[in-house]
Amino acid sequence: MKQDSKHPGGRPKSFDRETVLDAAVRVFWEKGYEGTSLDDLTQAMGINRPSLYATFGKKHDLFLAAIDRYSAVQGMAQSAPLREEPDIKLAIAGYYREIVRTVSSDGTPRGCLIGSVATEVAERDPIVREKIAGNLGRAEQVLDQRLSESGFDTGRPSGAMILSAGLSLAQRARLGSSTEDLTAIAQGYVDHFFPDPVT
Amino acid sequence: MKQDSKHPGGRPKSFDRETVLDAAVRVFWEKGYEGTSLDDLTQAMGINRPSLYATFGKKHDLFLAAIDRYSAVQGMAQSAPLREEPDIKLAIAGYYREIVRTVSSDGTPRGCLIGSVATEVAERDPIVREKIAGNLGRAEQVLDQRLSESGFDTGRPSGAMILSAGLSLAQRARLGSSTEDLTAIAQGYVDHFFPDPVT
DNA sequence: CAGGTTTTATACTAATCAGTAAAAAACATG
DNA sequence: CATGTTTTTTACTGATTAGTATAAAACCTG
Repeated sequence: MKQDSKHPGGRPKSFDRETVLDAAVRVFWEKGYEGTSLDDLTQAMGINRPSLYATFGKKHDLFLAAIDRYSAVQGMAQSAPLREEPDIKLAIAGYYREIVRTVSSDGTPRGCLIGSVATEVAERDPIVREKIAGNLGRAEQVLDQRLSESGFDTGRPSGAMILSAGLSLAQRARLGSSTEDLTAIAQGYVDHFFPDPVT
Repeated sequence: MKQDSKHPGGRPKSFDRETVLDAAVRVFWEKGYEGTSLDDLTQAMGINRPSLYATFGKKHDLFLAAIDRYSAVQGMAQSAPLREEPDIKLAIAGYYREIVRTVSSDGTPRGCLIGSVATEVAERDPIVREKIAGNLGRAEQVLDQRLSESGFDTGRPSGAMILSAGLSLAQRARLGSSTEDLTAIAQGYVDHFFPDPVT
């Protein structure tokens, strides 16, 4: 169907790598790692088994690629307010707004692939553990830097607290909280971390 | 081996229900639900398969029983400081101390069976979802009541925030944070939620 | 110690699992 | 249109899965 301009000969691939990887993200996100079978994956991705192995390697490799893909897409969306909104309180509010949208959107599983699925697996999978520990560490750094640029060097609130509150939103989403509830809880966090001065 | 005083006849059970249930808790805690096989369970529990089915039902029933057992044991330990310590700041500090002990203790898996394993499963298992949503809701109520008794009716901090911070400690533990790191982070939460008045 | 009852141990089932072998199909190049 | 190269399709593998049938073993009561 589509293809890079140069083709070395041979039958062209019938699928786009990122498209089918997004489908795999979706399946792992919903069913977890052990809960996802290769039949689940091939059916959702619309490709057959040898194509999957040729493109992504074995199931564990595909899971790592799915984590990377998810991190790239969601990380970009969630950090946008931190880069674009000058007011720190509004920036964090936008950050939480993006999180709430991601973790409670119709059409995608509830919760967070990193915070729920990958973290659960991390106990028995050192590769996954180190990968997402790095991912979350970098997310924390982004928050810390934004906070320090806004004059919150004292570390109150810290990036770790902002991040943990965001992960708790994902956790609540997976347990069934509605978008409205999550939005209200997020607003509570924002007001708590950045209280308006008494008038 | 042990038995209730009245025995209706028949071969006595060779194991204690709570003892083998604790072993099942341990396995699910480490390996997750789908990641745990019945061979894993029977080996860890020291009983064979028909005994397991006769006592606990199928795998899903056993998982529910494991959640109840874990909630009872850990809930009692973690709420003890809330019941016994008069000073609210020290009470929350003790609450976090118990959490850190549970989620980063040697000899048990890292993290939280509820916050990590059961929450991950909740997306595709409504029974588990409602069960642990209720458990965490009750934990939040306990915190809210203790806070209101200590004069924090304004809802700052709220029980939800205290609980979410505690769950984040479990999450960090599963990602590899040491007991010392977790203790320091917990202290940061306590200082943040209950700042000392400026001298 | 015989009869009744419950739990144990062993072995089995059909289904599903992750991963691969082999051949057919679809392309670029000559 | 023949050749070489890559992907797709189909089918298969041995291992593992959750759950159960059957029979032996261990107990209490009479």
